[in-house]
Amino acid sequence: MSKHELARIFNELGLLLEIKGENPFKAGAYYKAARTVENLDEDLDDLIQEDRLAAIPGFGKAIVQKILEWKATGTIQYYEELKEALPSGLLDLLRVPGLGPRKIATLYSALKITGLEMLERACQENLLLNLPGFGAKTQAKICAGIEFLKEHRHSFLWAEGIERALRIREHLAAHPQVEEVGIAGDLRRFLPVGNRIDLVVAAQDPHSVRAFCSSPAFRQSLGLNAEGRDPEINMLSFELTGGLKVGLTIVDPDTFPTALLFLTGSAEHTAALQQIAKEKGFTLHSGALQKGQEAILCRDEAEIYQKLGLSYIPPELRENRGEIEAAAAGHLPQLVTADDLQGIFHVHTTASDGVSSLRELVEASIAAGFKYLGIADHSRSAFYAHGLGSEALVRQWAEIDQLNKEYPNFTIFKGIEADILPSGELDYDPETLAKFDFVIGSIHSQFRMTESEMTSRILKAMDNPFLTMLGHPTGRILLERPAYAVDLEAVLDKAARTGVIIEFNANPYRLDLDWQWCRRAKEKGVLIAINPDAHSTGELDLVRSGILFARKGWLTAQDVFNTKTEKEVQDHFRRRRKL
DNA sequence: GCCGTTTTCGGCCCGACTGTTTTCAGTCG
Repeated sequence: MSKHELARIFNELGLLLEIKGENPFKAGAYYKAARTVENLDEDLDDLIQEDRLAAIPGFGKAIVQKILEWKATGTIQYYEELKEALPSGLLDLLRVPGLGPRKIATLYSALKITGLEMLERACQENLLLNLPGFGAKTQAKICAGIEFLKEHRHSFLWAEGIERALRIREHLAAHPQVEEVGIAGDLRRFLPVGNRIDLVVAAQDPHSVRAFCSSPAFRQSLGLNAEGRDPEINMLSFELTGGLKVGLTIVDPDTFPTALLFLTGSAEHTAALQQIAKEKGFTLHSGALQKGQEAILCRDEAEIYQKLGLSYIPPELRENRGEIEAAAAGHLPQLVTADDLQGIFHVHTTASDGVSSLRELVEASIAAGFKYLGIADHSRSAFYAHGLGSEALVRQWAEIDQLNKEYPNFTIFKGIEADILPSGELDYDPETLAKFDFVIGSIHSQFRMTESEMTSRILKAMDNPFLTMLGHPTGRILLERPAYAVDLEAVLDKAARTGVIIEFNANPYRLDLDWQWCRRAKEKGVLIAINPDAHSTGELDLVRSGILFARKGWLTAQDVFNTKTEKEVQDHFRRRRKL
């Protein structure tokens, strides 16, 4: 019964209403309610208790009533009825790029298409060509979109996967025989997009735990189906509704460390470990580390590494990209931690499209122990996000000055997320840009330039002395939109030369710059800022989860801009402008 | 469905882009 669940329902309600052809603004009211619920700073229960729901902007009579109904019954009748009236597959169609509610309504009414498979067949038979509003290009785009979706059918974002995995772990841990449950695989290695949820369960009596996991009650409570099993390795395989694959491996507590190591992977990493084991006269497999016939019991993974002559390698580095050699030489990087962070950049307020006020964000940052906060609302070209015009800027700067006085031990930097226009210009004139402490430049339009055009556009922006940081450098939206074409080598080289900081955008849908490029940036001596791109106080915390993915890119505190002190940050801003 | 008023209806962030049209609908950010 989390607020995320309620937000999901409201969002789906909006979509269903649009597909049904209802007033789009009515749908919009539900989208807004979904966003509001998701970003609530206060506890929903408190708001209900104190009868304050109706005071929240966007919550009218109908929405309040539905929230109360959901709290009381776990569902919303209106939502259930709508779902009943429309085939569930229609919502899947929304994932196809270029398909929105109206086109889906046409596909449903004209061709009775209710799901991806039917849509694919209709495309193959050229049935879309003659529908109103459709044509050859639309059909081709839909085909390509379906292909992309099929390819990523079992893929999931880390944030989604970990939520599911934690729920399964909680269920397993409640079993009396279970001693330990480890989340392994792609999730433990912090891959931004995973393909399977792996859990390792240590139990004194694996047989009884396996029976428990096979029971309909266990599966139903977690939405698991399509069970398979491999008795050799005690592995059960499931598929979650929506296509996510889950593997549960149930082992004796003695073999838990080796099983966890192997199921964490990567396959390349464990294969390399096996090779080292062999060279040292051991054999290593998921059941044990052995010397001849004798099993060598290890308390934990660290002891396995130690027996192999290696320092402990954190899971996020286990990709066989040099980490084993580094561990053998004792040169593993001292990875950045959440404790190293001093402050946060790239935060939106209610002045543009955020939902928390400047004051709320400042107070939340102070409460979280940060020393500074870099505000960066959208620039004037971003109409859809209420980009700030000159008057709004003056107002915000005055408010920042006031808050800086009020909180003398905390610094609020005046910043902006300025659109990098197609020409490579930033979205304000130099006089305005000069008044900011820092400027993040981001691409929000014209994604489809050629690589050379896009690269020139970005390099030109980086030549602007007022540009401090490059925001979400590839524009990718994971599992939705690929990165735009850009020569990142050239961008990173330029960053190294000019001192432009490259953003690591910690939004779970972006995680952009990708970890592999983070490492490249580090090698070139480029500074990375781990930014939450927060639109609410709740999202400030994304900076901490972002750390986990930045670590995968081998980043240390020295590589991360927002581990610097307020004074060092000030100095960097000034130096950059004098270039 | 929400909201605010010169309150109980009429507007709701809005422009770019695409592909379909031949003046615009739908999607996207």
